[in-house]
Amino acid sequence: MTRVLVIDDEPSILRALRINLTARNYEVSTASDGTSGLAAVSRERPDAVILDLGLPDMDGTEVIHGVRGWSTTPIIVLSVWGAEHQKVAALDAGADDYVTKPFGMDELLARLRAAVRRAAPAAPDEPVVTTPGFTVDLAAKRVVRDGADVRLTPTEWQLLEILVRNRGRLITQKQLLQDVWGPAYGSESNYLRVYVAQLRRKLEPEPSRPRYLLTEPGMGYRFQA
Amino acid sequence: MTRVLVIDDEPSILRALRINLTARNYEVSTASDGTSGLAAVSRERPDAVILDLGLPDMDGTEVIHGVRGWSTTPIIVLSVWGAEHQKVAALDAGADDYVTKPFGMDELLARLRAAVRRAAPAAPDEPVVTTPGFTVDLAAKRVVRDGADVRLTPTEWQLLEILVRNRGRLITQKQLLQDVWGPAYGSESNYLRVYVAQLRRKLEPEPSRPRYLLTEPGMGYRFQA
DNA sequence: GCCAATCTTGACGTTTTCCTAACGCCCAGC
DNA sequence: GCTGGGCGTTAGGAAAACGTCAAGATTGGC
Repeated sequence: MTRVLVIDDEPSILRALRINLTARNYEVSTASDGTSGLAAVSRERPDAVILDLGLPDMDGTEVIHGVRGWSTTPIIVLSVWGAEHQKVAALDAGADDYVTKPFGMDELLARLRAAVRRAAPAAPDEPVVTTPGFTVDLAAKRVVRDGADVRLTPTEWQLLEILVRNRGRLITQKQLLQDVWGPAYGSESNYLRVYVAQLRRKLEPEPSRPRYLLTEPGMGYRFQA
Repeated sequence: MTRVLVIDDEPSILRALRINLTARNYEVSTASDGTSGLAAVSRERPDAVILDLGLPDMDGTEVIHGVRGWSTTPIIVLSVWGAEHQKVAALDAGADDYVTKPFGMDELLARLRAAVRRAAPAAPDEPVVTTPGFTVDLAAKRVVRDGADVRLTPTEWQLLEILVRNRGRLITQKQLLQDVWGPAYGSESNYLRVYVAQLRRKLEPEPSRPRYLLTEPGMGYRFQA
């Protein structure tokens, strides 16, 4: 299910969006100011963000920048009619699209679908990666080894997913930490050591001599297919 | 965040641009002459360059040529009013746009945004360099030789990356030392001898008679493709 | 409110990398 | 033929990074 975060300070809009989006089978969460909005993006990793530019605590473009610093989640901006400079600033900051208030729900939904669709092609190719030792199904979020499912915790899965999606490529420690734990992390490489070790224990034929989850000392990790 | 390098010898302009760009959430770095400007482009790989044509140490078009030899980063040129021939020469040399001093900050920002946007989709900067002996994949941070991965330490990789990104060009010892070890270094050429030797041992067919990692006695090193 | 699963955190032994010094070679200049 | 500077090569101890384990702290479901 597609998860959408709505950041808006007007309860009526929040309510209308929640009802309409839920009815169309989106999973909706909300925030009513920029600070909690940024926290929510970091915490929930929504598939899309709907952001009202007129927030009480900070400028909308600041929120966009805060998100764009580490994530490419599509952002659709709501702005009042006539605030052209604001719209331009928001798009420059990295927003994907905008809708002028008052807006038709159909238009918003269309733009939301488009934005999510545009962001999707991250997974067009090979949603299943196979090695001699195990198989990773990215779409189904499943790992099979010796015919049996391997049970992974959420954090283990996120880590594995990033490495597998970038198979062959070296991913730096900082990037892994930010993608899995959020933008506030970047130097806690001990987390990585613990979770990589757990993945190796569950996936590698010889966990102490890894064949697929390789360490590049001082730089990061690499998934070798 | 978009990273912009400003090359200008007038402190007041440098200051004004830094303030305005930083406020718009660009990441700004500066250089005050052509030599250090070229070094900074190589080192920082900015997303755009703002270049004043009137530099103390070299002609602006030389700087453009120096950059265009290996990079397609957008370059916006600042020139005084009336210097038409200079502007033409700069555009011929590969500049993307120009702004005449004195300039309005809004205009410069607009042109900067346009240049960055234009560059964005069409800049898959050949991340893989091949020689008869081995292959360097800059994006994946990977070196393959005879079908097998070559293992490089972080320092070895940094050194190789700089030389490969500037392939064909002579890089001075001082620049290599500063780029890899930091600005406090510049005369420790023995470091370079040790690490270049290690790279040659891992990459060259005949390490004692290098074909790709060439020494320029008294000057520096060069990667020959 | 309790329990199980998961996530953090710290400690310790091992591996890898980095820095540094020493030595030999080559070549130019005297 | 001696001398000195720049370069290549090697090796070993110091420092940093890594793997591993296990004990708290948190979280979420019942």
